[in-house]
Amino acid sequence: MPELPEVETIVRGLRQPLVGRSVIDSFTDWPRQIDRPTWDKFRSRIKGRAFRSITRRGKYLIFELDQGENLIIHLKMTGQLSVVPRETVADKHVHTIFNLDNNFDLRFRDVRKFGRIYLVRDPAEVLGSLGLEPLSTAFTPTWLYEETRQRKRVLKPLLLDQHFVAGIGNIYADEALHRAQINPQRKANSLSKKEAQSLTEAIRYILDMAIDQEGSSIDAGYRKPDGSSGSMQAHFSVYGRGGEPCPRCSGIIERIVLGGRSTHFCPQCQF
DNA sequence: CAACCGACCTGTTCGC
DNA sequence: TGCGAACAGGTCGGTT
Repeated sequence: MPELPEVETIVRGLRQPLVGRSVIDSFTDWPRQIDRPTWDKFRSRIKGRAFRSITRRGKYLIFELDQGENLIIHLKMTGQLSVVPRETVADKHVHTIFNLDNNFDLRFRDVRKFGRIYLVRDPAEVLGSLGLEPLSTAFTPTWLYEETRQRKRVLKPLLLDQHFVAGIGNIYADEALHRAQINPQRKANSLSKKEAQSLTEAIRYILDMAIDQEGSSIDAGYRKPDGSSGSMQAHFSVYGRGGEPCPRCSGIIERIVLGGRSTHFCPQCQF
């Protein structure tokens, strides 16, 4: 569920309650949620560590701790993080809890249990193979144009490939392609320079706007750390709108499957 | 190199 | 009302 804008919003929301605090102890009822090291080592290594800074890379949250440790979390489809008073009742989907030194808890709730937690000294061990940050200055029309020359892959699955660009997910890929008026089924190497330009601009625009709106909350999915919803879902042009008229040209939005993911686009104005 | 599919999990919605 | 199928913001690994 959470893509780059959701993760960015969560990072921003966790800084105030976490930075400067330290971990007294931690507990889990689903040790598989901890990818590395093993749960026993994880628990003893994180005990006493203080939060120095919180940042994001792609869809990963990076908690820099003292003494050279880094807590890294990926929320996958249904992961949620919150900081609440220790006495707050936890529902059955809260699987890992960090007790803080101020009688609050950092809690990781995850209905589908796909999310993962890492504790590493070198973040590159987890993040090393991620592609460009789409909001960085390195993500330019020229870069996109050059990088797509030899790639015969279908465009949308390429945008979802985190080793290519890190942070775009299923919603914002569809929204950005619609904004750029590019058909998601196109081959990457068929992009013209002009299209590479409109696509980089559209990706930036959509991600920036989604961050402004504090992410997209659909159903019981993504929530900000304080439990409230984002509002980007009110601005979707195509995602989840199969059968409805396109807001740009009134064509009927189509829903197809690409690379195993549901894909929404307007066949009348995306070429 | 690329496309496809099952795994990993649980909950909700849809169609009959 | 009931019940199975389909579907869900993500990623990895194995197989064609």
